Amino acid sequence: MATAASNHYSVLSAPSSAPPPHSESGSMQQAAVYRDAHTLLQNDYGTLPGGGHPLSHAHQWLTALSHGDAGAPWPSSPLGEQDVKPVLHDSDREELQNSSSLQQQRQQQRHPHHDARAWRTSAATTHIPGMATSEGQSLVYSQSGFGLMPHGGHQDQSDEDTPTSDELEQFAKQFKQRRIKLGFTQADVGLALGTLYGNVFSQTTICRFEALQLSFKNMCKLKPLLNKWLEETDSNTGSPTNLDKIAAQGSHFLKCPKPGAAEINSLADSLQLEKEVVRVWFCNRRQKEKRMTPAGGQIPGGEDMYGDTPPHHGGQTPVQ
DNA sequence: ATGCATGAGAT
DNA sequence: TCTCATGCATA
Repeated sequence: MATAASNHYSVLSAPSSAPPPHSESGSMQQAAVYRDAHTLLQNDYGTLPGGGHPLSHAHQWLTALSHGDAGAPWPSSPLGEQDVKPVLHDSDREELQNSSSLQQQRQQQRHPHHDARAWRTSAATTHIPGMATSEGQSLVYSQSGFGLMPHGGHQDQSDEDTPTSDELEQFAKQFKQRRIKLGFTQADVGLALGTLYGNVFSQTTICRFEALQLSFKNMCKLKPLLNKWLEETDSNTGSPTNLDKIAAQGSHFLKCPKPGAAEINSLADSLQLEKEVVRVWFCNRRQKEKRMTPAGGQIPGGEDMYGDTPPHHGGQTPVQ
C-alpha cells in the first residue's frame, strides 16, 4: 500500500526541524494542485503573494497554488472528496539555510511533484501514513471527482480544444504503447517532431509527456503534435505490425500454402507489404515446411506456430 | 526518469 | 520577479 516511493509525491521528511510553514514560496506550489484544482484555483489565487495573477487559463490543473501566504498553508479544499496527505519538502533540508534556494525550490519542487500528479494521480490510495512531522502540512489530493476541466466552459472535446485530463492521460498511455510498439525511443519522437513540424523536443519532454508530468496546458499543447506524429508514423508503418503481418501470413499459409498471384496480391495489399516480400515469404515457408517434414511425411501437429519464419533471401527481417 | 538550470513571457 | 516550458546531465 504505501507506495509512496514510486510516486514521489510525498516525500516526507522533515528532518529534525521542520521549518514552519514555509513562506509562500515553497508551500504554495506543492501544496495544492490536483485535478480539481482548477476549481480551487480561482478562489485561491487572489491570495497569492504576487497578487494573484490571471493564470487561470494558464494552468488549469496544475496551478493550484495555494495561497501561500503566511498564514494558512492550504485551504481546505472546497471540493469535498479528497484525501489529505502530508507532504513535506525534504529538499529544503538540503539547503534551508539560505535564501538563495528559495527560488529554485519552488520551481524545482513543483514540477516534478505536483504538476503531474496533480491531475491524474491521486486516486490511488496511496497515502502515506506518514504524518506531518512537525508541522503537519497536509495536502489534499483529490481524486475522484474529476470532471474537471476548466470550470464551466467546455470540456468535452477530445482533440482539438481542451482535452480532459482523463483524455490526456489516456492519450499519453496509448501514445507510449504505440511508440514502443513502433520501436521508437522518446528521443526519436522528440527529434521527429522537429523534422516533422519544426518543434524539436528533447527526450525529457517526451518522457514527461508520457508520464504526465507536464502542466495541463503544456500537455494540451503537445498532444496534437504527438498525435499527429503518431498518426503519421502509424500509417506509414502500416497498420499491421510486423508481428501482425507474420501472423497473418502464417494463418494464410495454413489454408493455402501456395497462393496464386492474385492471392499474394491481396494479401500483400492488406498487409501493406510488397508483393515480392509476401511471395518470398511463402517460398521460404514452403521450404521450411519441407525441411521439417521428413520423407516419411508425417506431419507433426500441422504447423509450427507461425510466429517465426525468418526469410532467407530477400527477406529482411524488419523486426522492430 | 528526474534534479537542476535557464530563457521567455507575464505581472 | 515569478511562473512556465524545456533541456542538459546524470542516476
